[in-house]
Amino acid sequence: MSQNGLSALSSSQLEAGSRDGRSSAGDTSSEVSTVELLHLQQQQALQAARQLLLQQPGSGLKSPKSQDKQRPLQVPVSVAMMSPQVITPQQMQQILQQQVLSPQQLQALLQQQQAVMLQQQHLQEFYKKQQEQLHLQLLQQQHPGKQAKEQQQQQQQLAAQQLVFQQQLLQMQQLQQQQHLLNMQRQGLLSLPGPAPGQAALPGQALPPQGGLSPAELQQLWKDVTGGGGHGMEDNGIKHSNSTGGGGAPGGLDLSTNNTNTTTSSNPAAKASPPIPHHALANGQSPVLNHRRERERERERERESSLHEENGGTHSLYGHGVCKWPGCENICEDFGQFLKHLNNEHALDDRSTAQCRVQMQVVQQLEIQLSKERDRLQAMMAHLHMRPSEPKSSPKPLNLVSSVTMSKNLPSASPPNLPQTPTTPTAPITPMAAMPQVPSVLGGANVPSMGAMRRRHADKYSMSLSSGGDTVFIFPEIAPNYEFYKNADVRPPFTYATLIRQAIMDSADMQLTLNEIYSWFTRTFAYFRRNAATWKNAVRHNLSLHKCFVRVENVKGAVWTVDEMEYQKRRSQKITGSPSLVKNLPSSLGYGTALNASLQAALAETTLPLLGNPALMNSSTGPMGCHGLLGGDPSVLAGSPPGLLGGSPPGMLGGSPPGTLRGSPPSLLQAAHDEYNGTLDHLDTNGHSSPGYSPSVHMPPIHVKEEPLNMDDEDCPMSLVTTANHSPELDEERDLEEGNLSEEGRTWSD
DNA sequence: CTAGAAATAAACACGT
DNA sequence: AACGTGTTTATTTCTA
Repeated sequence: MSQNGLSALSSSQLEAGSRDGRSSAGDTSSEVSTVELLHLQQQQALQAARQLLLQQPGSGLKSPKSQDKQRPLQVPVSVAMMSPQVITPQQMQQILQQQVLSPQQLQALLQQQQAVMLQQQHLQEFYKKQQEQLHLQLLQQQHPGKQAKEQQQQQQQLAAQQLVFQQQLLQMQQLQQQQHLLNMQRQGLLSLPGPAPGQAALPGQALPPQGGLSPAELQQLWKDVTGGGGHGMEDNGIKHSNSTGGGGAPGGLDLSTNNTNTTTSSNPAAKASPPIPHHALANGQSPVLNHRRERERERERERESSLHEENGGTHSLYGHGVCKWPGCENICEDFGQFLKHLNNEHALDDRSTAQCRVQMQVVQQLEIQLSKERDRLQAMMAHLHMRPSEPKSSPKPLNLVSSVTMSKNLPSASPPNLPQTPTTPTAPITPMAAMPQVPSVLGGANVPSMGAMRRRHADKYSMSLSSGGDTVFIFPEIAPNYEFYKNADVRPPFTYATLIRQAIMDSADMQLTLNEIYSWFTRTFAYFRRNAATWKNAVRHNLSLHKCFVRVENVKGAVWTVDEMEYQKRRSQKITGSPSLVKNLPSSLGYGTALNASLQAALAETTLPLLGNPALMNSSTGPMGCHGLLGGDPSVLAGSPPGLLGGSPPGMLGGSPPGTLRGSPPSLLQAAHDEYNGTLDHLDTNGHSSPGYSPSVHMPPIHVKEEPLNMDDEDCPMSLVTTANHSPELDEERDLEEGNLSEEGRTWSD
């Protein structure tokens, strides 16, 4: 955009005078250098990656014979899969080109990864013990009634710490699960036992997402690969990624791929196997739950190990009678059939190779994320004086005992070490780290850079924001998504109008000043912590433009309110306007509340491990069967290439019409909900809102939460980068400040 | 191909 | 003069 902006500026400003231009122009110019640099970097990375792909067999079209020559028979696939996290595309390319990876190297990598896993397990155990200890202590203290309040306080603090830690662990668990999945995938592809090379990136190393392909890129890749040939899309992909700037990557990994696994594993057929406990755990959970989860995890682990062992009859690419090859899902009666299928359909050809490559990217991204989370955990533990961290050595050592005692003595004081909490240098990785992949569905949409348009499409998919800390949307249970947007630098898939309305509705008195609206945006979405000039202008623009926003003069100035009537009117227009949508409505409506309820439930359950990744949910996960209902549009949910980033192609970039429900994935949160809700209101959920069946309900959805805690900022160490750089926001709220770190300050607006 | 929606930019006007 | 608010207009991008 900056480009556009520049041009525009030059032309218009020349005559119009620069009076106004100052403010905006100033902002831009100040960041240009940095931004440009970043941009360049990103572009380079992306290009390299792209080249890589193009050069490879995958895109045989473009790569003539020379390529074929180079391509040794079996090598490509294996190499591609094994190549470690070589983070830089260049490196990757090297590897790919050389196609060399000595067995020793592989071995080393594998071992490394295993070590990591082990460590994680230890951590788990460690945590368990810690919990037990805590419990014990509590009991002890309870008996001697004389325990002073002081102790209680300490206990509380301790508990609080534990909670945090617990959450972190949960995250780790999730990551582990992801890793397991990845490993399985890798194994399948590699047909090699043992975990793959997970080079746990070191904290510092955490190459910004740039290293890997951006989600958009990945999606594109899948599209190209699965689709048989890249079409025009490629342009889009490129463009987007460029504009997005690798930074976009932060947004995330697109785990859509995992869907494949997850999906399959959680298939109905898979009942037998303990479904991975995906649930959003974002919130603190009871120890009980944790234990349960632990157990499940263990079982999962066992299952996996057994898989390894029996390698004979099993195949990582085969499960529950279905081929797990990304995007496949072909049903195979038996193993033999599967093998046949595998050999026929997924033989070593351009396509398969390309798919492998893509998978590799996905894995890479996940690993990066994992390492980030791990680092964060370590930092946290270090802070809490449970040193297991740094040295990956044995976790159990320091038990809580030490930690507990410590805390007892020094309640909140964290003396020696880092007084810094999570938000420390090391720890605070990217926001994405916290919960990346989410939006695969949104996919393209998320990537910051995606141009303006995308979000609106995403809108249709209606993501759920749900509530979290301050704002409580209609579906509190979907919190994960909310959390996601709050921490991840991902563009929310809602239109400005929707968001503004949500902001206002969220307020106690249904009215907000412009500044408060701004605050809500920054507080609620990491994405809006940067480029303030841009989105704030958009907000103002929307406020003025839409009749549904009414300005009310106030003593202290003016506040904005929502004319629900207008809002609904607009919505319904949109909806009615789109035949396709109307078509779909019936089905969804048919389910009425029930549907919503189930949706919610499904959502809650489906919220994947990945931190409630809507995308995942969307994909296949059973529960979401609803998708079908909602999205009548095949292109979106579509059966999309099963599980892959699946359906991504259409879903992500392709869009859907503005008011349509389309692929609306399961998630819905009020905003989303409203998005297409104009007419669906009655559908509404919680019973709260939607009073009656009249679409034009003036009543705003009910908020479950009455008071916003601003605190939440604390719990989310995100990175929001830019904030720091771009001054404007600083004053907004300290919220913003936390960010920094991570990503570069690039602006998506360029 | 067109219309409409949404996002962006930017020019202006006003008030503090 | 510098900002923050509000309004408008123009462009661009996309989809039905």
